Parts: sequence; structure tokens; C-alpha cells
Amino acid sequence: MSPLPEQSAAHPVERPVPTSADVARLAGVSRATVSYVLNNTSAVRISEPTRRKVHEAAERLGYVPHAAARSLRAGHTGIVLLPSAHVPVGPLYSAFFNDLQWALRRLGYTAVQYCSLGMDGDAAARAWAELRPVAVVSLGEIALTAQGVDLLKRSGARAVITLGPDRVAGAHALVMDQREIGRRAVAHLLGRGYTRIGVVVPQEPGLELFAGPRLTGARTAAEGTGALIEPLPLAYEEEAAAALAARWRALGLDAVFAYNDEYAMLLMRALQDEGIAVPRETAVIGADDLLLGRLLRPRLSSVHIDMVTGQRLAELVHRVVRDPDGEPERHDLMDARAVHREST
Amino acid sequence: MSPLPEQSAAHPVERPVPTSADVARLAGVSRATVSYVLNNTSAVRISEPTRRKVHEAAERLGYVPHAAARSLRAGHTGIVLLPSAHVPVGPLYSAFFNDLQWALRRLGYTAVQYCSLGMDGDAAARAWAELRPVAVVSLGEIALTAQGVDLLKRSGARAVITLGPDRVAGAHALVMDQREIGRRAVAHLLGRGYTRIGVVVPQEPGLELFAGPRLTGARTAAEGTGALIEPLPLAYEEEAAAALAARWRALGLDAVFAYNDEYAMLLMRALQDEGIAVPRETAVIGADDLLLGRLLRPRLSSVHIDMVTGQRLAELVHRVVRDPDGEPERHDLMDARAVHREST
DNA sequence: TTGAAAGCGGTACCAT
DNA sequence: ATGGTACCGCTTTCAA
Repeated sequence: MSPLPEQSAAHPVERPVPTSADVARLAGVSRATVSYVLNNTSAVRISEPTRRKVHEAAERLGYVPHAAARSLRAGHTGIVLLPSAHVPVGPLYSAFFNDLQWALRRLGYTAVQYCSLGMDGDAAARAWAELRPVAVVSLGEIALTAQGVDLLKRSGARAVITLGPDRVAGAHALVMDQREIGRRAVAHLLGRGYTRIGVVVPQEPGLELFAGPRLTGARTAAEGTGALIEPLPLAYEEEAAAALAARWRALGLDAVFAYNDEYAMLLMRALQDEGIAVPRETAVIGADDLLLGRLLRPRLSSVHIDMVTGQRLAELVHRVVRDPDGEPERHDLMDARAVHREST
Repeated sequence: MSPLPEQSAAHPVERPVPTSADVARLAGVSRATVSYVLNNTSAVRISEPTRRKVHEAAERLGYVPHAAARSLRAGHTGIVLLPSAHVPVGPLYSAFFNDLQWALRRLGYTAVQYCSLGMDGDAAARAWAELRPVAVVSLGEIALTAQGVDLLKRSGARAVITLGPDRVAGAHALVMDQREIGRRAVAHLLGRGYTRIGVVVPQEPGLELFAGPRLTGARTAAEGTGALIEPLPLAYEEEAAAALAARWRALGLDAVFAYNDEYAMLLMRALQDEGIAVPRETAVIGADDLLLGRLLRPRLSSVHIDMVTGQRLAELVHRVVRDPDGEPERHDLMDARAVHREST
């Protein structure tokens, strides 16, 4: 299983990677001194000439410290693991991830994205634990179990934060509730007098963990109002949308929450091609409030999502790492509100 | 700089992370035996009762091996580093990245995405080298220098693969040329008789490394044909597009390559709002061949990109790792072709 | 079949 | 101001 062939097989005279011992030898000092100089250890004073010698030797050899060795000795890693099954798709998540990683580095952590596609929750937790991350921030695509969280904590993780909608026993906080989006969308539609509401449920893998909660939220909002909520499975393809539009009038709906702006665009186009007027005959609302929605005619109503900033989440990580035994906080770092435009 | 407080400060009685020594003690065997059992070492036969004892002890303690310690001992890591400045945006790259990471794991590697936002090429190379990756696959967002490549190789990287358009001395292969996209777009426009061609250049950070080469490719295609290529800086905002559209007739262009389908949608909408007919007065072509382009009216012509599959790139990585001194290959793993629809 | 021990590359304590 | 050295967790000869 090891991807590496024997050293000798491929390359008989492998030039060895320089170590701090090599630097010490070249500079004519001890390994301890090398460590002091390169880490600017304040507790120890090293003479200027020695410093120069060490730096020169390190430079000459192209010395780079070995992160694994260092963290082995230190007993901790500074790795914040960001596991994901699928690379998050969409500009919102991209921006969020960039932010988060940047903010984490500023705080002295090393953000590492680790793809766990095709592992179950406990296998994934094991794989993560091997890296001895100081914190794990899971988007919730991987169903983390209580045992998984426990395993991570026992392996030294001081913070395990899930962003998913479901509470996981032992995890420190959960911060994003997709249900809120469905709630806002349907509340908006109800407020404008629509009562027979379709909810698009994307068929693409990797979206279930968003789609499910959004539908649940939609149902919650309709509860007790007498309004109808009709789930509408839809693949992200022109033909699928056309097929749905073809049987649209038979469905007898007067509004639809289309999961997000992209699905909304897909469906709205198909409805219009079918001669169904938006919003007169059927109102359409998306989510994410993308620019593209504003470019449609009629302009698309949407649920605007104030994503947690990477900065704030990084701060939460930092706080929990320093005080792992603080009460598991429940943060709602995501805020959502409906934006009315022309399509509803 | 260390994000960790003293152990004692936050948590006086920190339960230590179990090690293989703990497992050995609990099972009543030596550490060597534990290692043999847990790794299924074939060169050594361990009695069935002993195996059971070890597995039980490991289970009881929630033992997880320490990846850093293991690779320190082994002398190599199996890490394939996928550095990126920005998380790649767009469904094309997401799918590609997922594929790649999955394929790499199947080959026994550990794919690690590492965000290097705000580092220059050499600082980034140093940071990557600290992790002692066996291979580095760079999208080319970070300008890797010859020194950077050399540093990585000296630190043990057996494969350094860049996907960018520019050849980097010492890197093993380069596999994606964004210029091809600009070339195809403009060739398509020329073939349909357009000769005064605008090329949208996005102003957003993180896109320069795609936008530049696409413009260059556009120029290349126009060379010697007498056609005009006019760069058009554009921010991804409605107002910016409106402003550009307002002075459109003064520009005297008869076609535009809009960088990609999303910018194309933005610009096309603005042009139409200005009363400019597409394609009669101005032809528009995008790139990426997204579904959204087919939803526009007129349907958007585009440059379809056959992205390298993650599978193939993973195989390339594997090949180079096993034979690092093979000739630097130049692969063209990306293929592009213009797709004609209604907007041109 | 199992155990003792060396050593991977750093760091930090204790001497000098 | 600098050097010697123990140790972090794990693998892997070599001996028993």
C-alpha cells in the first residue's frame, strides 16, 4: 500500500534531506545552538557572529525544519483540520473558506483541508485523529458521531466544532442552521399570500445535507397555517426542469422555493418557456442572493445569507482551544433574511 | 505565536493521549508486538491470542497511531500537498479537486489542501517543505520559482507538478494552459466574421492567473489577421457592467469574449438593457460551458473545457513519485473547444 | 513467537 | 554563551 518504492530502487544515491545536525556541523556549533538561533529563543542569548554562522549554514544547505519532528517533540500540532467530503461549491462557501484559513493562520494555526470522501463517520474520525489536530471544524457533510468526537478529543483535539444542523454530542458548538433558510423563504411567500408552495429538492449528491434541512425549515414555517408544502425533486439539468415545468399546471402550486438561485434560474426559465408567468401564475424565490438572480427578468427574490465570517469562526476556534472545557456554546453564526424583488 | 497555552494553565489534569506503549502495557506485551499486530506485519507471525489481546487493548484505550511519529520514523510522509491561494471557485474545479483527492487516496497518498493566501512564492515553498510532502501539485495561483521547486525537492518532494500556464524550471510537468481558452474563443469569433473583439478582464483578485493567459491567448489568435483585440476591465457588479454597456457603442466592437459564462451573463444583460442586440449588434461568447449559459436568451456560445480528470492526474503524480528523474513531461491534460449557440 | 533497543529530527533542560 | 543529552511516538532490525 505504501506508494514509495525502496529508496535504492529508484535512485541509488539519494541526496539526504539536510537536518539541523547538518547545519550544526557546517556552522561548527551544536544542534542546540542551531535550534536557539533559528527559533529566536528569547531565553537564551547567542552571540551575533554565531547567529550569522548558523543562518549562513542553514541558507547554504537549504535547511527547512521538519514539522512532524517538531510537533512530535512539542506534543501538539497547531493543525486545524477542515474536513470535507466535497469541496464546497459556490462563491459563498469559497469566500468563507478563504477567510477562515487566512484568519487561522494569523492566529498561528495551520489550516489543513482534508478530503474524506467515501469514509463513514468513524473511519473518518480515525483518519483525522492520526494527524493530531488541535481543532477540527466540520461542515457537517460527514456525519460525525458522538464516538467520533470522543475519539478526536482523546487524541488531543481541544476543539471539535460542527457547522451542521444536527447537534452532535460532545462537539463544542454548532453554528449553521440551514433550516432557517427554508423558514425565511416560506415565511416570505406566506406573507405575500401564497399558500400552495413547492420546494425544490436537488438530486445531486453532496447537497443532501443542505437540501434536507431547507425543506424541513420550509415545513416548519408552514405549520399551522394550512399552507401546502410540496417537495419537488429536481436534477440540475435542462431536461429535468422542462419535464417538471410540463406537469406544472397539474401540480396546482402558486409559488416555489427553488433551493437556491441557480436552481431557481433553471426552473424559472423552464416555467417561462412553458408559458407560465412569473410571478403572476407562479412566484419563485431562490436563496444565496447571488448576482445572477438580479440579472434575471423578473429579478429574482432570494434569501440573503449572512455567512459567518471566517474571522469570527477562527476566533471561536481559538477561544475553545484555549478553554476546551467551557460550556458547549450554541452559536448562530449564520443569519438569513428574505429579499423581495420582482419574482414574488 | 504558539496558540496553545501551557497545559497546566487550562487543564491541570490533562488526560494524556494513549500511545502504543500504553496499549502494550495494557495487553501485557511489548511495544514491538503492538506495532506488528496493528500493522499486520507479514514478516512476523504473532499468535492469535496475542493479536486479540492487543486489538482489545487498543480498542479499550481508543488508541490512534500518531501520523507524525510514524512518518518521522519511516522517513517519508505520503502527503500530496495541494496548495491554493483561493479555494478554486466553480463546479468544474470542485469536481476536479474531489476526483483528484479521491484518486490519490486510492493510491495510498494523503491529499492535503493547504491555503497559502498572502505568502510570496518562496515563503510558501518553505511552509510546504516543512510538511515534507512526497509530492506537490500546484494550481499555479502561487508563482512558484525555480528556487522554490529546488527547495521542495531538497526537502524530499519527489514530484513537483504545476498546473499553471508558465513553465517553472525544475517542475516535473505542467498540464493546463488557460491561453488555449482565449485562443479558441477568438478563433471562433474570427471564423464567424467578427473582427473588432473585446476581451473582458475580471478585476477580482485570484482570477489574474486565469484572466491574463486567456487574454494572451486571445491576442495570439488574432495575430496576423488584422483583427482588433480590446481588453475590457470589468468588476463582477451590475453597476460596472452597466457603465461598460453605456459606453459600448463608442468602443465600436462587434464581438466580445467575456472571460467566462458568468461574466458573459452579466455583460449580456447590461448590453440588452442598453438596447444592444445580441448577436446582431454585438456577439458574446463565454467560457466553461455552464448550464446557466444555455438558460440565457439568446443561448450563450461558450468554450467548453474538458478538464483533466483527477484520476489521470493522480496517476501522473504516482508515476513521477516512483521515477522522479524521468524527463519532465509536458502534458496537455486540458482540452478546449468552442461551442456555437445563439449568441454568436 | 516475542522483547530490547536504536534512531528518525527537533527542543529544552542542565551543565559548563 | 554554548554544548551534552534526554525525550516525543513509532518502526524495525537483532537476539533470545
